[in-house]
Amino acid sequence: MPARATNKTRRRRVGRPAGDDGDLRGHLLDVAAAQFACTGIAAASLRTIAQAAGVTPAMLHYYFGNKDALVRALVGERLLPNVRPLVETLASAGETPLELAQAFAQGVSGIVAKLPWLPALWVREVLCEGGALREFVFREVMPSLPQVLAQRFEAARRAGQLAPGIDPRLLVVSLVGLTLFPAAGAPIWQKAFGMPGLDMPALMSHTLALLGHGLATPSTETPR
Amino acid sequence: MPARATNKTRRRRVGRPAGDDGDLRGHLLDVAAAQFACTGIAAASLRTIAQAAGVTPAMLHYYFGNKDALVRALVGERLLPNVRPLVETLASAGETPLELAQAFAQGVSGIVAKLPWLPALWVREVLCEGGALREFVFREVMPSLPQVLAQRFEAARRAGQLAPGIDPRLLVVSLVGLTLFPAAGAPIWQKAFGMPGLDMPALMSHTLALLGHGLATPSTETPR
DNA sequence: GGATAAATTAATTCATTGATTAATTTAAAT
DNA sequence: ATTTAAATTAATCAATGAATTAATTTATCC
Repeated sequence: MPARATNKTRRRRVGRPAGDDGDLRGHLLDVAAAQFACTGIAAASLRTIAQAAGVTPAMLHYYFGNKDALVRALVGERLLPNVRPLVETLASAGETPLELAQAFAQGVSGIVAKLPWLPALWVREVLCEGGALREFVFREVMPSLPQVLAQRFEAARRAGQLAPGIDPRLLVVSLVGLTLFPAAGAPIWQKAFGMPGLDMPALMSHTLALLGHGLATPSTETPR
Repeated sequence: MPARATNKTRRRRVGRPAGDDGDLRGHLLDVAAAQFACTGIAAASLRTIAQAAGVTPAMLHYYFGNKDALVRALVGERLLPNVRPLVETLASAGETPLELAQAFAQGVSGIVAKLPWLPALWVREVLCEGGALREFVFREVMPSLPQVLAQRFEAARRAGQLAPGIDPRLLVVSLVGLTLFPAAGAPIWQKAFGMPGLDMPALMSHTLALLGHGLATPSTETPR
C-alpha cells in the first residue's frame, strides 16, 4: 500500500521519480529504527539496514551522509516529536499520584503503539552505560521528563497524598520499569509464558491494579 | 590486591608462571563481562577487551578459542552458577505473594551485588529480540524461573491471596521491571536525579513499599 | 529536444574485527 | 642439563564495516 513494503517488495525504479513516489527517506528511518532496536545501533550495519529496505548502502549515504547522522535524524524526526508532547501533558495531568502514574502509563502506551521499536531502543541505547543515544537523549528529554514527574510526586508526598515508604524519585524509576520495560521485553514474555498477545491493554490494567493497591488483598487483610 | 588490577597494572611476565600467578582466565571473564554489559556483546571487540585486561587479543584465543566460546564460558561459569540457586530458593520461599516477591527482590539484589554487570547484560542481550544470549539463556534458566514464580502466584490467586486485577504472569514481568531494570539503569537514574547512590537498600525498601500497598493514600488505608 | 536535476547502482578505498600461527620466554619435569 | 609444558607476544590474513565516487537512469524544465 504505501508504495514500499517492509520486506521483499521490488525497489523503486532507478532514475528521477515521478511526483510523489513514496517517502523512501522516511522508510529508511523506520527500517533503521527496527534494526537498531533489534541488534543495537553499533551492531547494526548499514549494509543490513539497506538490504532490509531493499536498497544499496549508498542510499543511506545519499539521504543521511553517515551513520551518525542517520541516528540523529531518527532521534530528531521520530523520537523527540513523539516524546515531547508527553512531557507537556504530564506537567499537569492528574491530581493524585495514582492518576499521574496512570497518565504516564497511558502516554507511554500511546507512544509505543506508534513507535514499536522505541522500548527496545531505549533500554539498549539510553538505559545502559555504553548506549549510543545516551548523551543526545539526555540533553533533550531526560532533564525534563523525570524531573517533572519527580517534582509532582514530591509535592504529593508533602501534601500527604503519597504512602510512606514510597520515594518520589524512585517512583519514577518504578514507573518506567512497569511500562517501558515490559514493552521492551514483550517478545520474551510471550515466549516464556506462551502468551499469544501480552497485549498492552491487559498489561495496562494489571499495572494500574498493582499501582493502585499493591499486592495487598483488599478484602481480607492477613492478620499478623 | 589480587595480582591483577582492572586497568593499567603491568601485565604478567611472559613465560610459564610460577605456581599460582593469579587467575588470568577468570579475570578475562570479568573484564569481558563488563565490556559486554557496557557496549553490548556484538559491539565489544576482542581487541578492546584484551586492552582493558592488559593483554593481547591472542590471549583470548588461547583461553577461550573464539568470541562465541568466550560468551558461553561467561554464561556457564558466571551467570548460571549464580542464577540457579535463586530458582531453587524461589520454589519454596515465602508464604504470601508479597513474601515471595520480597524473596525474589532480595535474591536479585544479592546476585547484582556479586555480578554488577548482570542487569545491563540482561536487558541488552536477553530481553531484546536480537540479543546474543537469547537462545542460550532461554534454554537454561527461562523455562524454570518465570514458570516457578508464575505458578506460585497463580496458586496464591486461587487461594484468594492475590488482589483482583493482578495477573499472575504479568506480575512476574512487573517484578523483573521493579528489580533488574532499575539496577540496569542505575547510572542514568543517578545522573537524572543527581543522586549519589541509588543504593540498592533504598531501592529495595521503596520497591517493597510499592508492592505492599501500591500508591494508596495512607488516609484511606491506615492500619493501627 | 536538449539541458538539468534527482535518484540509484556498482565498484572502490580504508579501517576494524575475529581468528590464527610462528616465535619467544619462563617454569617444571626428567 | 636437557627436555617438555605453559604462557605470552608480534605479525598476519580474510572478512566485514563505513564511507565515497563515478557512472547510469529517469523525470522535469526551458
